[in-house]
Amino acid sequence: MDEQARIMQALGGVSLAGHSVQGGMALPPPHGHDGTDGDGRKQDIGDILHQIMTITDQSLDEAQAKKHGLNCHRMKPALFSVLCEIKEKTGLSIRGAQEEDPPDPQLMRLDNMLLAEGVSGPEKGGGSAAAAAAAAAAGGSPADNSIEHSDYRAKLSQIRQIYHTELEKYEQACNEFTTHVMNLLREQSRTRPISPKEIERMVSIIHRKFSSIQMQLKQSTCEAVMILRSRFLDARRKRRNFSKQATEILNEYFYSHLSNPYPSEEAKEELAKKCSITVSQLVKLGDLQPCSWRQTVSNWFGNKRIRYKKNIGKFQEEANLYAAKTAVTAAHAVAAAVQNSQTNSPTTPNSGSSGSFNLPNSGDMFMSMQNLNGDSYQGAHVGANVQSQVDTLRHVISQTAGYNDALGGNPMYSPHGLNGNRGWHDAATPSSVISPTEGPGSVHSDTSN
DNA sequence: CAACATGATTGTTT
DNA sequence: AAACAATCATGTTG
Repeated sequence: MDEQARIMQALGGVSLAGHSVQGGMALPPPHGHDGTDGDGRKQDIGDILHQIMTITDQSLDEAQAKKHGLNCHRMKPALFSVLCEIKEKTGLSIRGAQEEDPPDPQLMRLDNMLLAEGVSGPEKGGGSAAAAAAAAAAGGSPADNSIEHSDYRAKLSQIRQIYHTELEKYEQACNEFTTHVMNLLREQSRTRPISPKEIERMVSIIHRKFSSIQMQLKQSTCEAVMILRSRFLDARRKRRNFSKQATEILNEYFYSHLSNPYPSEEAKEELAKKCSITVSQLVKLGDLQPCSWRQTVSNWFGNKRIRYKKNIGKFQEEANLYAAKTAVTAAHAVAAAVQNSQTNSPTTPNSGSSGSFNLPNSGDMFMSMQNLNGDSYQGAHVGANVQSQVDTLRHVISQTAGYNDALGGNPMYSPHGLNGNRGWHDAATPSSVISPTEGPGSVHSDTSN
């Protein structure tokens, strides 16, 4: 009885001190401030404080009982309202409401990266990556690069697994802690005013703390992935040669477009498909996007162009080879085209040729034709093909001189059409290829060797 | 293992 | 943005 009154006093004193409500006479000393019983009160407060300090020594039951006693005290509602009042004055519950956390760019970066690397986000391909990797390693049947690939995948999925377990752990801990704190607060709300906002705030603080821990996890996961990447994939430079077939196809295209060996995007894609340059060296691991065949095809053409140009002599043989390869069909095609263009009969484009018009090689048969300049043909396919055939023919010419006149005579195939397109390096379409003066298959050229 | 071939990368130019 | 040129690093060959 007496004791509880003293507790109340003590609490009042504490909160006043704590919130520094100076002059806040909301909770004034209950009665007269004459010094007579001041000493007695101090004594009481001392007792209370002592009790509070020693509360840890009490048994749980004891403390619980005391709490209960406090809760049931008749003065409790009054105390409660006083606390509310104080709280309102100090404006404690107001602030913190409007801190809508802006998405942390750092965190977003990490998230994006993890997602991109396939660490977070949905599991790829339905099955577990590890299983797929294991299968690939065991079977060995898929593309040979899958050896490295699977190794990488296995490691990645390991990281992934660790990441997910840890994440789950954090999540769980966070939830547990949150509910714990909420329970605590709820219970405390019986003794002191706690607005829902405050609870919310507390929860968000907890979440923030945990998410900062999560961020560390993400960070180190990212680092691990980076290291893995650099170890395995820095073998980006680790190249594999294309298959013979693939180089064949590429070479065919190249030499049959020697005057303008710049395949369009569509052509590149087509070539890539034909070469079945599949995942081999294109897919940068971790890239979920399907690879850049175009990139690889472009690389090939870039290299080819530059190397061809650098030493035409060296490639002469190859050029002739591929020229000869397509020579017959090309000749037929051109003949047909010429005939068509002259007779102006669009109806039967391949009537002239003896049926064998299927060119298994010339890849641009159905490819883009937009870079055709003087396209006065009606048969689009033929038109698209002509230029390549002309190129091919030029090789043939160098061997079987005599077509020259027929070609040169036709304005359609005049050089204008050929070097009109910014001649890929002036010296690139060398006279040596065309020049009938040189003997067939002559490797001699103007480039000093 | 040296020499060359070749796909990829990087920095510069157009 | 695409092409070029130089260079790298590996693959292949003898």
